[in-house]
Amino acid sequence: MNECIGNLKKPKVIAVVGPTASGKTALAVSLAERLNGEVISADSMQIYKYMNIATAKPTEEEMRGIPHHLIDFVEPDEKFSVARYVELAHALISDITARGKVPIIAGGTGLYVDSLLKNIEFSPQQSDDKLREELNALAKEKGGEYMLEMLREIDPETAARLHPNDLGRTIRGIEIYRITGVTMTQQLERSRGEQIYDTMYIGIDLHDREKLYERINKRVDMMLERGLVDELKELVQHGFSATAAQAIGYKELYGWLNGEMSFEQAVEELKRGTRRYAKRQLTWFRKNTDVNWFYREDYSDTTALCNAVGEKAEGFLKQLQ
RNA sequence: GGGAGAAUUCCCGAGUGGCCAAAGGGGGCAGACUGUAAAUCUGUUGUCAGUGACUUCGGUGGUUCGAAUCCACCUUCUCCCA
Repeated sequence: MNECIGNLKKPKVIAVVGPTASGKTALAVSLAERLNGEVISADSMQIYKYMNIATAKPTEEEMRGIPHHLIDFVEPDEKFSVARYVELAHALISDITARGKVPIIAGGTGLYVDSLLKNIEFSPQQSDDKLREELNALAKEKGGEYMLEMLREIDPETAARLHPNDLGRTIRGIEIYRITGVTMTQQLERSRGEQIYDTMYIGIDLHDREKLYERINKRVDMMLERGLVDELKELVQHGFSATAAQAIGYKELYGWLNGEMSFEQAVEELKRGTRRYAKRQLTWFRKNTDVNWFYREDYSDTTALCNAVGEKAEGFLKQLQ
């Protein structure tokens, strides 16, 4: 009986990742339909209410009756964090699994997906706004090298891998030690949790980057047709946090509303921003060697793609551990 | 029809005889990433070979030890006067 504890079956989880506009939403929904699953979003922007068009949040129609979690539940002026995300998502996974359904993680925020699936344990304390302000002020006065030097004294390992311009991480490195007494290096060590899920990692992408970019451009145009501008104006009235304001789409169009640039220019920057984002997402996901990549070009259409992925996922679910 | 000027590496744009494979920006490509992550940071961007070599600055021909830089002609474009 005791020995069973170590062999407890890990919950099976399916994760769908990929760059924006690659078709994660549709794939996740179709997988959920086929496998009796529920979708847990892993998207740092779709969590916010009212931010629908810009974040390409799935519509009722697109969800096709499949339950979607961790979408549309945070006020735009509320703070949120990876740690919070992970906490909520873990709870959902056990809940969904307990109900005999399959959790399907879908989203483009690599940090969220990995933190969840690798079961990273964040340090108990949050950030300290006052301390951070102080450090920021100091950085402004003394510069990045100085801050890095400061970090080097408490955590040489972390300092060694940081660039002097990487102020954010340098400061966090100092901050985390000041408030917890634990260095970043130690924290990294500690946070590495046990693998608690049996995960099948699915990535979707296009072989041809040009084509991905075409899809992105088209999608941006579509967002504008659907009323992205009005959505932004409403949001401005509501008030939204600095985090929410970073969302691609608002950021750029906001510049136009303020008269800093022409509409055309704003749209161009919006498209470019989305392209660069997609690129960064790919960089993130590619370093994960256990991702099973599926390429759109290898299938005649979305249905064919979904079938292929579905088949593979079914096989995975049948596997004994 | 006459006059003035411009053509630079993917784009914009510096460079006016050697220190120029050519500033800077954009875009692209690549990487990083542990509580703001759709954010933030870094590297790279003529070709080939590991300190070097080779082909570039609209075209052709010249001047010069040496040219993207000077001269001539040609092509294209812009502007001004008719």
